[in-house]
Amino acid sequence: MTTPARDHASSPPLTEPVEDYLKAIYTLERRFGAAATSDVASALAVAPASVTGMIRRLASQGYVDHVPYRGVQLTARGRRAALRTIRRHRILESYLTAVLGYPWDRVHDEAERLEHAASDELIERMATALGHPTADPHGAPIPTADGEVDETAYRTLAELPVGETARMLRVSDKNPSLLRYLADIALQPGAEVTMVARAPFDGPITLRIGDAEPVVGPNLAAQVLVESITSSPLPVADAPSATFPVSTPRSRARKPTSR
Amino acid sequence: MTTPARDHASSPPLTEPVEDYLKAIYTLERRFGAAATSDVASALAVAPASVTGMIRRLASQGYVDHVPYRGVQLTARGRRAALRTIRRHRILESYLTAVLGYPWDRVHDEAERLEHAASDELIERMATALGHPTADPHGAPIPTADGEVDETAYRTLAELPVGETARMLRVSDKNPSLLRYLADIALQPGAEVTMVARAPFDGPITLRIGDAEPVVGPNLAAQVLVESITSSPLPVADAPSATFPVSTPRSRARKPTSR
DNA sequence: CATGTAATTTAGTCGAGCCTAAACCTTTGG
DNA sequence: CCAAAGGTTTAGGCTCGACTAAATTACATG
Ligand SMILES: [Mn+2]
Ligand SMILES: [Mn+2]
Ligand SMILES: [Mn+2]
Ligand SMILES: [Mn+2]
Repeated sequence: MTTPARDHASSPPLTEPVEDYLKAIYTLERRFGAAATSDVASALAVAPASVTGMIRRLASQGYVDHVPYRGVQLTARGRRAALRTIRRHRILESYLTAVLGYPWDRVHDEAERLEHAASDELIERMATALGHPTADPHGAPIPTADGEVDETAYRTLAELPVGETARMLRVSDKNPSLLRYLADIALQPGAEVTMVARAPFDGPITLRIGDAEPVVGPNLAAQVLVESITSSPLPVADAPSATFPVSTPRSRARKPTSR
Repeated sequence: MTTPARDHASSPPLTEPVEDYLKAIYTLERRFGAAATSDVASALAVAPASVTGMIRRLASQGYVDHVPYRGVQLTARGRRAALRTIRRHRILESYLTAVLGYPWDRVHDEAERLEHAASDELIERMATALGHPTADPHGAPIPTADGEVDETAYRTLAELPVGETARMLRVSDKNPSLLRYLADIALQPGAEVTMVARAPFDGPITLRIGDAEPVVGPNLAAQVLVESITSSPLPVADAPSATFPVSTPRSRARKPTSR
């Protein structure tokens, strides 16, 4: 009875670097099936050798599984921690934008630091003040307090067939100047965008957004996620958007811990 | 021209421990004329030897002057850094209380962490949203963005003569249960409080606040700062509230760097 | 004025995170 | 099928900020 009931209390609080590593691994694992050392390194702007060192520590504490030379994957415990930080990040971005008038190209850096300092209470107060939003200002889904997230994979604007109209859903929050440009042409989450024309050989893409017809490059279009408006998302059967080790070979095949 | 204009940019950003040390030193220096190693240690809950180590580093970077065995004092540079952190802390406490509904006994811990993570932009947005408050929820004065702060020394409630009425101004933010109790008896900044009776030999003190007549101990009363309402603060000449090395010997004489 | 006590500093250590350089796997292309 | 290339890990080091244990200093007091 005197033994402090440790239950499944998440042990000592995670440090800022640890939380950032777990977030990065989560994202890379989603994209490639497993996170490569060098990808983590460049995501966090540290040397690859530093990543190896941190991975050893994370593995020893049960946050990741590591197969040397083959990458890391989060354990359930690691995924829980990553989603917690991601929730905080996205609630913070939402709050800063909606309540304090931050422009959407400047919230990311702020949230990147605050996510480690804010208490659960603060995050939940902000979420409540906002009416429990489900997406951040860039359209990224906000995990619930108990670790659920919508992981649907959407199409990019670059893939939208000519003549079709879609709803803009999401864009990466990491590139401020891209975000400013998107705001300029009103290509923001919720906006309706029509594919007017696409020049061949990765040429310029003409869109219609409201009354304007901006012309953008294929790089930009490839970074914007959209959802078809003209037809419902998937008329096909129920494709369960294969989650874990099933690496979707998307231009870059990765190694999903084949023992 | 290619040399980055360093101006008086505050060098590399300060770490969280450094900011907390500077704040603690600022407060102790205000009270005793200089900060003693052991006082800093207990304020920050670290070992005295750790403080000596940090002080060496702070001195080498020009944030403090250290006379071995005699304590530290902030340099102008150190004072500026300390007041910046204090401003952030107090703006944060004000915002959390006023906008997010935090109870005043729980804002301190939150601000203690956020103060190191929030950008200047965030702090100024919060300050603007609040209409640039001059005191935090506990009545502590908020330094301006350029480092000005009201350092007036007020009387404690314990010193209020029987029969006099005063305005409650301030109380330490460090003791949550004290704060909860004060809220219970409505003894909060701005409240009018009358000294009804004081039993001899540090006995219980009877107050009147509104219609209630709470009886409190002398310890509590000594922690509450008040300002006379019946007469103006200081009918005497202009006592410039002696600032720097003039240690006000208040029950504990300290050593103000006598070389 | 000697000496005991309390405060402070020094000495030595540690872990977290980072780095560079060198060794080591895996993959791949000739 | 073998060697170069890339990616990864190991080896060795560094700074920051903490600790304990052992000097050292200041001060009070008899
Ligand atoms: Mn972000
Ligand atoms: Mn971060
Ligand atoms: Mn406080
Ligand atoms: Mn702090």
